[in-house]
Amino acid sequence: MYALVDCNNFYVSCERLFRPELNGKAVVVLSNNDGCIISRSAEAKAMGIKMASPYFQVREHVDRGDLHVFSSNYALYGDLSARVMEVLDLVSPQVEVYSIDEAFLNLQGMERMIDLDRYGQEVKAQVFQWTGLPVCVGIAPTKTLAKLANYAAKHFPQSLGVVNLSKPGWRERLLQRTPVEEVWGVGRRSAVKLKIDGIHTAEDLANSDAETMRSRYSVVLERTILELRGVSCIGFEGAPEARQQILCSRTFSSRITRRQPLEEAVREYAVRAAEKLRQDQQVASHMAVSIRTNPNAQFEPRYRNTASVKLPTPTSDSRILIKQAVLLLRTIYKSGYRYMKAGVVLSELQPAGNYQSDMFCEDLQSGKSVSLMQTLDAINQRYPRGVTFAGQGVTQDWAMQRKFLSPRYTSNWQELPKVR
DNA sequence: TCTGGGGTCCTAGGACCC
DNA sequence: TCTGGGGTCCTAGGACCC
Repeated sequence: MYALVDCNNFYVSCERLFRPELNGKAVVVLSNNDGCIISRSAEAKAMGIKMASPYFQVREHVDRGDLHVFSSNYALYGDLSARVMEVLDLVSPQVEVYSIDEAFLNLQGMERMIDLDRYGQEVKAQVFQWTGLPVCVGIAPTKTLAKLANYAAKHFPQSLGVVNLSKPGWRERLLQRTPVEEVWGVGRRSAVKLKIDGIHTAEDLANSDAETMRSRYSVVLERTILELRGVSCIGFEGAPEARQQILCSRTFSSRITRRQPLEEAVREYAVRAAEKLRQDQQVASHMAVSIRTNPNAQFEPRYRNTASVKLPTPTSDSRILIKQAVLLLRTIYKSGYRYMKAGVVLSELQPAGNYQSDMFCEDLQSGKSVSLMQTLDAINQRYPRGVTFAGQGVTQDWAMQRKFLSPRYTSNWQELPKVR
C-alpha cells in the first residue's frame, strides 16, 4: 500500500506563504527567464490560463491587475520542499522523494493496524501546521493508483484532500470518471493514439488486453495497465539511485550573435555542472555541448547542433571541463545566427575515487586538483560566486531575466521577511 | 518581440563478434 | 534459384515525468 503526498500548486503556495494577501487571488509562477507559466493558483486556472503557455500571452491580465506573477525562486521552493519532506519523514517509516513537491510513503502492512483515511488526514494536517503548505493525499495498492487517488483528492472537494482507493467500489468509480490522459505514464502522444483506438477513460485502459497493448504501444504502457488493475509493477525506492547524467542549460535573456558571450555561457554551465558533479562525489567521462537558435521562430534561419567527447580519464575538475566545453563549442559554432540557448551535459558518471584510470594518460584527477576544487567549493558555498573563472564573464549580459523575483525569505539573512 | 530546465527509461537499428 | 544463427554493445531519438 502506498500514499502519494503532493503539494497543491506548489510554487504558487510557496509565494503565498509570505504574501498572504494573495490568497484567493489569481497567481502564477513563471519558468526561468520569465518564459512560460509553470504553476497556477486555482483562481488562475479558473481564468482559463493554461499550463506552459508563454507569459506574453497572459500579460494583458497582469497589466489589468487581475493576475499576479512571480519569477521562479528555486532557493525558496527548494528550502520549503526540504521542510515538507522532513515532516513526512517524521510521520512515515519510509519516504521516497519523487519530485520537488511530492513523495510516496510506503504503508506496507499498516493497513491492518490503522485507519488509512484518518492517517491521510493527519499527514495533511501535520504538513500544513508545520510548513503552511497545503497538500493532498492519495492512498492505493500501487503507485499509479496512488497518483490517481491524489488526482481525485485534488479534483473532488468533498474528499477533503484525501482519497483512499483500498475501499471497495472506489477504484472502479474513479477509473470510470477519469479521462485516460490523466493517468500517470500516459502522455500527450499516447493519449491521442489511445483515443483513436477507442480508449477514452482510465477504466477503458485498465480493461484493455495488456499483451496486445504491449506490442502496439510499449512495455511501459503494459505496466501502467497492470498497475491500474492493482498489480504493483513499480517498486518503492527508499534510497535515491546515483544520477546518470548532469545537465545544465539556459535560455539567454536576449539572443546572442557573437562567439565570445556564447563561450562565456558555456563555461558558466560547465562550472555549474562540475559543481553538481562534485556535490554528488562523482566524476564524468563524457561531455556534450549543444547550442540552438529559437525553434519557434518562423522567419529567421534555424540551427541546432551538439558536439560531444569522451574524456581521456574521468574528472570533476572545473578547469578541464571548461576547456573541453569551449573546444566542443568551437567545432559547432557558426556565425550569422541568433542563438537562444546553450547547454552542457555530463554523463558516464562514476563514484569519485573508484574508477579505472588510463595506463597511457596522466590522471586528471590528481591530489592537487581535488584539493583545489574542494577549496573552491568551500569558498563559494559561503560566498556565492566568491571565486569564478575569468572566462565565465563578469557582467554576464546573457544571464537569465527574472523580473518578478521574490526574496529568498528562508535562506538568506538579508532577505528575511520583515514584520511591522 | 516574446515559448524552461532537469531528469529517466525504452526501442530500433547499426556495427560488431564468433 | 540459391547466402546462417546467435549474440553483445552503442547511439539516437522518442516518450514520459515534474
